[in-house]
Amino acid sequence: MTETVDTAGTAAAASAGEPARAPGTTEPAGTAAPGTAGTAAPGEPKAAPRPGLRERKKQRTRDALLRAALELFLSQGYERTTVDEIAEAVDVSQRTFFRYFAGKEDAALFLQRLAESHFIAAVRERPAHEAPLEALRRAVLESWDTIGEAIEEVVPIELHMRTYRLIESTPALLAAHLRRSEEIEEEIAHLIAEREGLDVDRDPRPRIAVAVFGGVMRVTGRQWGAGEDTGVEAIRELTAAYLDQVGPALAEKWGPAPR
Amino acid sequence: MTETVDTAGTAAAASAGEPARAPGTTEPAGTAAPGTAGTAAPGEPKAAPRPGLRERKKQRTRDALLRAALELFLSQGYERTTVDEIAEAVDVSQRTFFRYFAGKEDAALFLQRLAESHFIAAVRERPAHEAPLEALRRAVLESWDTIGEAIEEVVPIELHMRTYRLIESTPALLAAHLRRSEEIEEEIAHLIAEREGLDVDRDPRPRIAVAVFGGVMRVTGRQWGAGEDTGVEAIRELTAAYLDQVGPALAEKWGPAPR
DNA sequence: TTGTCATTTGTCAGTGGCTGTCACTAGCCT
DNA sequence: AGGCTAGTGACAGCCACTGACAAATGACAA
Repeated sequence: MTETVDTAGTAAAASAGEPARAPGTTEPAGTAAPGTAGTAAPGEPKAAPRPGLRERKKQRTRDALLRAALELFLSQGYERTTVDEIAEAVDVSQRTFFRYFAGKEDAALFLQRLAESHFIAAVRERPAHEAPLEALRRAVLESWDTIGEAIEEVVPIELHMRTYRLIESTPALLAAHLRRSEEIEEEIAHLIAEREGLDVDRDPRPRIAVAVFGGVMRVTGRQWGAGEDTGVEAIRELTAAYLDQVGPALAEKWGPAPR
Repeated sequence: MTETVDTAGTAAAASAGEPARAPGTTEPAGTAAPGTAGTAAPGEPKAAPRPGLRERKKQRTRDALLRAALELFLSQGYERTTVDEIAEAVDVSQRTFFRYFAGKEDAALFLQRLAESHFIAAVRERPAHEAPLEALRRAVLESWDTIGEAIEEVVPIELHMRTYRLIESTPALLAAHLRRSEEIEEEIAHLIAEREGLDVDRDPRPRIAVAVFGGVMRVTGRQWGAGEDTGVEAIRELTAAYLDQVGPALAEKWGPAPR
């Protein structure tokens, strides 16, 4: 009902993608769209000269759509929210919504994808001498901060955390989220294999290591969402604690409860 | 086009569920529907006196729908197959299809669920003295056989294997399958916690152990689907080999490739 | 300023998954 | 036989999503 397109401020960090895409799709993220040469001269290493009116307007629309969608999802539930409602809240046509997002799902998972891209970037920056799991561990722990900041630039953090819980509790969203997780695991597995100089299709260890890590991260996330403390500090501690439990969980004999 | 309801023979092992359900849903599988007391006298421990004409007819319809659905999915792809086509192939109304399956997805994942229920049963039967991961390991390896047999009773095994590949390569199905996997992991985690006399919400080890296991199983399954040899023997070997790689994958220093 | 061009948007029409309703038929029970 | 109930078909309708085309609008040059 409220919030028309005029919801200025807070420039989303999203890339200027085609209908479907959002923050960092499967693509390496370093690939700037080569076709849409706005004001920027090609080949120039400069960052962002200035978006131009058209671009800014698009950004605002996308931003408004995202925010309206999330707020509606959170207030009345994902399934009970229709695309028409979202479009109407921003005062654009339903068709326009689909030009910015591949579907309802895509909008709901937007922030997740933002977070994921940060994690992947963090993994990329880990020094090669670290053991695989060590690198992954440090990458998550470290990225919790940057993720928080990046999200703040688009929507209030609190909105994101509530969205996370919504995803976990909405079957359709959870399914989509898990599929996405698998895609990321595949990507990370390739990164690890590369670090170690291995062929990912010949040596199962990269995929297995990543699968183990991913599994633990999912358990961690769920536990975090279920708990009270939704702060960045809490998730970091949980992450570390759970990763430390992998060894014990694989042990022959389980001792008494950890704490 | 072919195959009307008269596709007799091969009685499916499915339970007589409501619109949505299929083989073994979340329920413990030992719970026989208490409401639908057909010919069987209540309280009698006997297995199946005999279905009755009505029941048999239903079974045949469900079976025919399942088979038609899978065959259409495999021949023209999941997305390109409409529910109307499936219904028409069996010569029932579209509405009837939805009375047997919660949706297209449900039909496509039917066999998976059959397999899952066998695995869960196998875990339940593991002696309590085995270490958690040991029990899980033995449960899968052992259940590969019973799963194969159970599926043969409904459709030719080969159909199932092709369906598995289809699931892996169809985004919508993969997503649903992964979500289902998570549900199962939760269930297994509870079983493990029970075996060890632990509170699943107080001690993270059960969930972590199961998540690790599940992750490896998923990688295994994917590898199996990608390969040539789709026999039961192949999957068993792969499973064992991959589970053996968990230790090495978690090690500080990765040695040279395993083989 | 004005004309041209490319992009963005709205409108319309249509497909397909899925659900509620209701009357009808066919097994089942006494 | 006759009543009861479960299974089915025929509609009608909601909603996510897509293709096509025309109108609106920013970008840019004359």
